Amino acid sequence: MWAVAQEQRGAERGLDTIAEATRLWREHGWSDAAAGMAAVTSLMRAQQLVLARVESVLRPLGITFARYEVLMLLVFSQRGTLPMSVIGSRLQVHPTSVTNAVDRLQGAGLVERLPHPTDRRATLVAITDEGRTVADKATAALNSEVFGRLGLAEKDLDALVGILSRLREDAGDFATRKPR
Amino acid sequence: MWAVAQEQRGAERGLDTIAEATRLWREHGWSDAAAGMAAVTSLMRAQQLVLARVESVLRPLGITFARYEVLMLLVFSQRGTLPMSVIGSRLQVHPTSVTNAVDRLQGAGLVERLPHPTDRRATLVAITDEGRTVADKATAALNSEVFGRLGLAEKDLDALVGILSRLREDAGDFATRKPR
DNA sequence: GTCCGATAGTTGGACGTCCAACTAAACGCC
DNA sequence: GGCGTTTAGTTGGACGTCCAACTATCGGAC
Repeated sequence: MWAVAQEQRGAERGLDTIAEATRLWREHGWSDAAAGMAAVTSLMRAQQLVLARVESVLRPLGITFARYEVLMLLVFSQRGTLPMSVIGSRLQVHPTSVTNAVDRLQGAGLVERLPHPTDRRATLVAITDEGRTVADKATAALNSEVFGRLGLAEKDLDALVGILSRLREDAGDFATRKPR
Repeated sequence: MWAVAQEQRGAERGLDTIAEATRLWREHGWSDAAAGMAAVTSLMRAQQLVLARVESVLRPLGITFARYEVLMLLVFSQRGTLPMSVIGSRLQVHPTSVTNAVDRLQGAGLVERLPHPTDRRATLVAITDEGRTVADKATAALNSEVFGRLGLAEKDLDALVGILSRLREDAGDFATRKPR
């Protein structure tokens, strides 16, 4: 990760650029929006840092976080099989992102594409034995090297999840199902 | 944004897929990592949602959030001028990302590239009058349409910034300066 | 039964991010 | 002074994301 490389080549603890930006926001009379600006900017930066850590753990396994999410969705499904569209709506990503991820997973032999038995428009994605193996290894690595070592107290983790849950709900996340 | 389009085409309030994943994590005996997994996943999803909102507000102005951040860094600098390397370290992004953003900003006439007066390796990025105008409009739009309307209480915003600050610090964020 | 709108997936293109590799210039050490 | 190391910035490629546009199929309304 880029920040780490900079950090490692010897640096003193620097300023928090987000705290600095917040101060400037208030100085310019945008106090009403300062907290929101700080929250959005923090979110962007934190996501970038965490994603980089996750990707570095997954890289040796030949997958990315996006593909890992697809694999876990399949692992947790009853038959190890899901339509592309369901994957997209669970992960809240564009259909093209699903196509992309499945293409690469299929190329690596971790999933297969099967025709949907009743809907000829749809495509079923099925996880392979090798896919399950990789998913297991990835989960073990992520649990021990990232999820279990975020540097936050359990209380902070829970608070973070709760706050982000409210934010996601307001922004229109939360799986949607077709009416009826 | 994709999720919004889905939401709007009529759906009932669905399940929180992250809460569901947390339950599965615990069932599989990974309770130690469950909270971290939930935090990381929430962070990814929330960032995606918020970024999409930000981008949709900035799109009419012809810039992206990455380019907006560069512009604001220049606006807040004394001379409206910064070396590429400083931009990269403030934003904690790879040098190629700075090159990319500056290329596009320059193409739009919002910044200029100037030779550094004393270091012939370096390049100064200077904001133009048009760049300042766009930055002002973008800030007004973001403040009123995103930062001021995140759907979170002030208390939650502050807590979020604090928690993410600790997370960033642990992950190696916070601007680094060369020793001495 | 037919037809038109909705849905499932794909392709091609834009964008931001990273990495690897490269050139040019500055720095430092002897 | 000279040479090796570090730093600044660029190019080319990989990846994930989105949008626009397209094909194929399903399904409901008439």
